[in-house]
Amino acid sequence: MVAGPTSTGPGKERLRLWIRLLRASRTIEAELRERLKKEFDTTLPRFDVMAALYRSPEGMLMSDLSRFLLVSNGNVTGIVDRLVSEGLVTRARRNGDRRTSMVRLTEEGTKAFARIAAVHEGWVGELLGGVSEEEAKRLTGMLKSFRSNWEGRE
Amino acid sequence: MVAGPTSTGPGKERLRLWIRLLRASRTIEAELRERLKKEFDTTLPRFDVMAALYRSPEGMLMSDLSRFLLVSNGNVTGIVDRLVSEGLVTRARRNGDRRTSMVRLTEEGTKAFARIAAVHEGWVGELLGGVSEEEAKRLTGMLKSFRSNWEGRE
DNA sequence: TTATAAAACTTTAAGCTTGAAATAATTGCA
DNA sequence: TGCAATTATTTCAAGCTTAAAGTTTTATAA
Repeated sequence: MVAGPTSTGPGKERLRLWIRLLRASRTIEAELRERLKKEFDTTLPRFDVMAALYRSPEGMLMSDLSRFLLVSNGNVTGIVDRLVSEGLVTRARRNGDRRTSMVRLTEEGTKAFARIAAVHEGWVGELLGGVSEEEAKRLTGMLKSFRSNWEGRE
Repeated sequence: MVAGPTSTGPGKERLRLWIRLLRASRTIEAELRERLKKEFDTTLPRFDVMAALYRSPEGMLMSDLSRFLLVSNGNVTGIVDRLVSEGLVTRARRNGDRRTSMVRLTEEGTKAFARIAAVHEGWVGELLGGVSEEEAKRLTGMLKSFRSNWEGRE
């Protein structure tokens, strides 16, 4: 997936774009993962879950997290398990629907996330430093709509 | 990593861009992974390795693959192991330097990859259909240089 | 009411991924 | 030469990831 196009033709430019996109996100992701590990002894998936919860103080269902983070249900189960065992989030059974549980950041989790997020934002600014603020806006706009063509077709 | 910015300020636009970038690549990657599995009973990592080897008929060292694909050495070992057991690649010990081995696609592997790559290119064209050829060129250009700021600094 | 289906979640097996430690071969240099 | 450092690769433990199967609870509807 990170290799170059194997042919020429109409789809070539989009294939090139996809390869660039993937290399860029893998490179940045690898750097962020390494720094999160070294500086805060945590992982990207844990950070992702905490970031989602930070935006929802009222809590999120497991299925909300799964949908929002674009990962499978079983995946979320494992990550939340570990966050619970670290005292950073809680899983509270609900009275209304006993199949579901509400996941929330603990006070400790909230503090920990806020501390990490501030540094994290600085890292992203650094790693994307080659892109001007203006370009960043344009790129963001282009990426916003790319899915419309195919998602939800089935 | 796929959640929104938690603050406002100078780095905000780049953080937004990073989140879009990541969501875009994760969405496309998930779709491609699913199709590769369903249509060809293979995986994205196997496809990546085969794509790299397809471009190098003379073969690649394990460390070449690792560097090129942006993944760890140990990772490549496992993927190549599986490809070898499926008869799609070979690992040949070298006379010159007996620490290394040259990895090559077998004839079967070459045929299999060519078949998959053609369909894959069509998928990417479809999934990125919302981006015009012109935009694709511009985006590719912007992504090409983003690393220059920080890589190789240590 | 009571089967049946649907929904929310967990478990499982297989594979991917990393960083660190272990192995083996080569290189450099005293 | 001989031995320390380097290089290429594999092994390992832990965690991430998915798809599929399983469990429990809720909703539907005959």
